[in-house]
Amino acid sequence: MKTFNIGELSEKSGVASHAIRFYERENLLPEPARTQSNYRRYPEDAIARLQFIIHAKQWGFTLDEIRELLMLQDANGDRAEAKRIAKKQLEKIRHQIQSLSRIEAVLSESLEECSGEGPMDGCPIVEAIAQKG
Amino acid sequence: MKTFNIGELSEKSGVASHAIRFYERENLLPEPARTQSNYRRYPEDAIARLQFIIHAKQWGFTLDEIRELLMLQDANGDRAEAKRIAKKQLEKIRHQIQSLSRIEAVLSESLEECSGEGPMDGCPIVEAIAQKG
DNA sequence: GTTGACCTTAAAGTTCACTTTAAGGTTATG
DNA sequence: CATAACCTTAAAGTGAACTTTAAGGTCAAC
Repeated sequence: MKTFNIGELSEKSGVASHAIRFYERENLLPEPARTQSNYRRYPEDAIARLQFIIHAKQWGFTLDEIRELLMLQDANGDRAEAKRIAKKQLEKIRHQIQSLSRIEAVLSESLEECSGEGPMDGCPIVEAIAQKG
Repeated sequence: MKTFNIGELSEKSGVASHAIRFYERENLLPEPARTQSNYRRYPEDAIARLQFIIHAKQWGFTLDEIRELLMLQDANGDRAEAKRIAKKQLEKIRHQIQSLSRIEAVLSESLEECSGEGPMDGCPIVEAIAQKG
């Protein structure tokens, strides 16, 4: 099967070579095989693993959490554990949506109120920030 | 009028003394008066200024943006500028809400699908992360 | 056979928003 | 008058997630 140098893997996955080495140090990626000249050689499924990391990051998982999920996969561990981690993440996301929505409401209201003209004194935006924490 | 030491201001505002000095260095707070022994003495409205900073932070403004807003206030600057900054922030918040909502939908769906039993192989959560970026 | 694009490591730098540490000087209380 | 609780500064440390730098070794092309 096909194998890649770190540069090729970087290109195919969209993750910088240095970041790939960093993930290896952080135990998100297994140590790959080496050539005689000590170059890293990656199997094809390294791409999928990096893409999993990218997606999980986009979903707001930290590298610690991603490592946990990957370790579960690698150990073919317990789904209950994965579910627990994902549940925690879902709650975090729902909480974030709630606070952002509250802020969105107040901020958009004060933006509508603000004519955008005149001096700062009495500006509804500034007053909204000052008063509504 | 009443004035405070940095410790009293810290207590009244809920901002650590060290953070107050940090904000001063970062030009979010004006240099306060000093006593003979070089202690900082703050006027009462320093509390309101710190609370403005706290709230703006909760709203997702960075310290750079907060400094900009405060400078506008201090200069009694143009509302149009403040509106521009707030508008940018509102867009940022709306964008965040949108991506989080998309994630919330997919994650909660995969959580419902996942029985929470059995090995990781084929777990809907892991598959959702792997596939849906 | 040499240039240039790759690869290696370890260590230091980046950003944000602070916090902690070190090494003192000052003020209030008993 | 000592001791504890304040205050001062400058500088270094924190954590997350990398990026950059330094100082090389290797490989493909011309």
